[in-house]
Amino acid sequence: MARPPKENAPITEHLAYLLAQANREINRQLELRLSKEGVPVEQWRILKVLSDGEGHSMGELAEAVLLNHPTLTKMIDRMVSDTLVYRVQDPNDRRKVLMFISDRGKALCKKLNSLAVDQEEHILESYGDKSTSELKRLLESLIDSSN
Amino acid sequence: MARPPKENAPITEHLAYLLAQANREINRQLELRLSKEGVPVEQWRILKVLSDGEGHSMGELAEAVLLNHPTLTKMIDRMVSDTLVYRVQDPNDRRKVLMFISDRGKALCKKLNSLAVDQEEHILESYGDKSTSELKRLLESLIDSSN
DNA sequence: CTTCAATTGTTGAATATTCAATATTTTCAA
DNA sequence: TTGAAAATATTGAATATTCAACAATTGAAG
Repeated sequence: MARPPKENAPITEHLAYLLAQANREINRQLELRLSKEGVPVEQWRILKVLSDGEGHSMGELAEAVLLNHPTLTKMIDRMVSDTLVYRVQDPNDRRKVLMFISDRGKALCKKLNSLAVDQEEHILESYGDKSTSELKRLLESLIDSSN
Repeated sequence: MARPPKENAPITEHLAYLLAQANREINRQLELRLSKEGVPVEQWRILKVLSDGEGHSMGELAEAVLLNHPTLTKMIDRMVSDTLVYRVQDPNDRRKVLMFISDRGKALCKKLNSLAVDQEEHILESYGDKSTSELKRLLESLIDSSN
């Protein structure tokens, strides 16, 4: 029967710490690959979400790409300058802004996807198929149970 | 046999994204608890690492608490002002600074530990003993395989 | 209808983080 | 022993993030 860590347990026994550590490491590797195109991880996420071709509101996007609103606004400003995405006011609710991906954005996203898949292949090799899919399953379930 | 996500797979199938999402969620919960004492998660980590009573160099600490050097230096500055920790020059290598936890820091750390254990108990309840320990095992192993 | 609260997104100031440069000390090869 | 390279920590400027306040629009109760 599992117990929570004792009060004086080392920090490495805490789930919060293990998640932070793993996230940092994997993120660093991904960052390294994406830097080949000079794009931060968050922008790849944005492009990926928008690449369904649908319009997504800022709130929806912020949730999906794990950024809070003001940070997203400013990152989108940059991406608009780079003509990777564009804004359209939602005709059904004029408080909202719908974000779309441009052709240039789609082209870039394609390259980034390939770099990201490279990384996952690398993880599969060193970490193993079984562990990877089991870890993904457990993470999904943890996220579910936290809502 | 597991495959990496396809190029056009949704972002939610990427390990990097699932880790980021889980980390964000768990971290947010922990943050919420620790905010009762007005302490950011990183400071709890620092106090916890130092609470072995040994002196730890800045580089060692930075590695352990997942912060890069300049960020750590500035956070330590604040904690020194709050008299939670103090600096001592390493007599064996005068390039190094050894960090120690103060009595006040120990007292605070104790309260924080209890809040953190509360959280893990809460996770155990909603997520399950089995899943939690299996997830920890897989995360440790992922971290290992990334070095 | 009208008004007031809630929702959505942006802005500006305050804060925090990062990058590059620096200072100090140690290591080590010549 | 000396001088150059490496290791360690800090600093300051540039950048990014966050918080609180704001503006615009919608929803909904009276």
